[in-house]
Amino acid sequence: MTQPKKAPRPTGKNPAKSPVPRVRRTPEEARTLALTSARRLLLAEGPDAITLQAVAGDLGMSHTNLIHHFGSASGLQSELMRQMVSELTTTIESAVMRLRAGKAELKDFVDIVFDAFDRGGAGRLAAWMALTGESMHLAPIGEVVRDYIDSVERATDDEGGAAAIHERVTSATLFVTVAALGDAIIGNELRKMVGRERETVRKLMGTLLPAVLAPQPKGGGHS
Amino acid sequence: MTQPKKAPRPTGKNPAKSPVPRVRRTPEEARTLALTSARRLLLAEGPDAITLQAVAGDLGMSHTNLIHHFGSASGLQSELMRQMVSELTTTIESAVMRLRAGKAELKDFVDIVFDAFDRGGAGRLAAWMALTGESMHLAPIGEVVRDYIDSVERATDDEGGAAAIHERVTSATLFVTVAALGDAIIGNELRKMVGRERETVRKLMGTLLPAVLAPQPKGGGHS
DNA sequence: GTTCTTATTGAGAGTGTTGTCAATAGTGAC
DNA sequence: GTCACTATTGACAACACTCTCAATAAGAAC
Repeated sequence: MTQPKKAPRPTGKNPAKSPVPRVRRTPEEARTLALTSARRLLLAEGPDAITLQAVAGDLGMSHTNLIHHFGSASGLQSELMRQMVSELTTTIESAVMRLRAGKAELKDFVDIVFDAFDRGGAGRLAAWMALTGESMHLAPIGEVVRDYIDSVERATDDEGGAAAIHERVTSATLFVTVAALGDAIIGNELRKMVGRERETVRKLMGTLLPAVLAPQPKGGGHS
Repeated sequence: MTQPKKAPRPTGKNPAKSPVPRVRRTPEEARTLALTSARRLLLAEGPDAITLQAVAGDLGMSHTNLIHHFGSASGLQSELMRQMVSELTTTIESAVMRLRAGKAELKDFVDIVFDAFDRGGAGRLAAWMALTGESMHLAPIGEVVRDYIDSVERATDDEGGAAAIHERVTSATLFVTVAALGDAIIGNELRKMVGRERETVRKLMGTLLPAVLAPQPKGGGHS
């Protein structure tokens, strides 16, 4: 970091001005740094904190450099959304693979989905996208959810017919995903209010999900 | 352009110009109008759309008038939060009353909670507060949730001891609230992706909640 | 060394939002 | 009628954010 001062070339005007040493990064490194900082700001202060000035100030670079790398402020935000959704989907996809291969149980899958929405603020980001109308970035989640449904359908025994199975699996999928998102957003606050530990909701979901997927022995109101 | 001397403030100096008729409202009416507009903007375009200029433009008044009534922009936002949280809690409170009086079943209660988070964008608002760190406004929700827990505990049969009952009830409460919030935020999007109808998640919750509250015949996860 | 590419920067314009301030205009009280 | 109160307004200042532009500098290629 501490480099000896080279011959300052302050355009021949102010010879005493220090030339503000520059760090020159590779484009990938600069983008990675910016996205990391933006994510940290998102988690710490909310979506509105992700501005070019805030990210640039956090990294000690000029905000114009961020425009150079991402094209615009919305370019940076879109890239952050894309990256976080990508991480979310790949995490869930790997869990789907294990479930499909019979190497994981439903309870583990619930844990993975909850963790995926919690880790790195993915749930908060998804909520932000849904709130601001940027739901097109959520499309990959829809794909992996459909993939998940497909895998669970194969892993489920065939009683009751394909239609009934599909209904149960889609219901269970919506249930898990919605609960995981809600838990990531407001779970901590609510748990503090009632004095419960962190894994409460996901544990309950893990015990209930098999009952949802199992063929209902008793018609519990189909309407 | 160049007025050489003091020009009397141009008011009414043009006899043909219509003097832009003012509507004078009562303070309550002005505040109600502003809050209604702000809520509409929140639902339509997201939290960032709630600006003084946007609300004022929507109502056809000047933004300074909003400052006059709410003190500041954050005053308007805080008042909106307070109002919506108040509606949410009163709705749930009335449901708690009916549940406490034995005039409603758990399934109805689930419907009411889900509707409360959905109606008027209360769920979106709660997510906004959680995201922006304004979670102090969520405190009334905590109170009504504790009230709810108390009422359900009374309505539950006493098998298993008070501690076990309390654990089951708080778990169920967290479960319902978290799922209702997640459903309000992202439920519509996810349902569109997998092609399910609107009541899917809440219906599932209604069928599962009695099992959560019932004494578990088998000791589940201990940790 | 020289040259080229480009990451990086500062200055500045343009826009949007919040807020201040004095002036205006309804409305009721007198 | 006059007066007081205040809801309402326009003009303006201050600030934050985005983005353009020309200039600079770090490193690679030669």
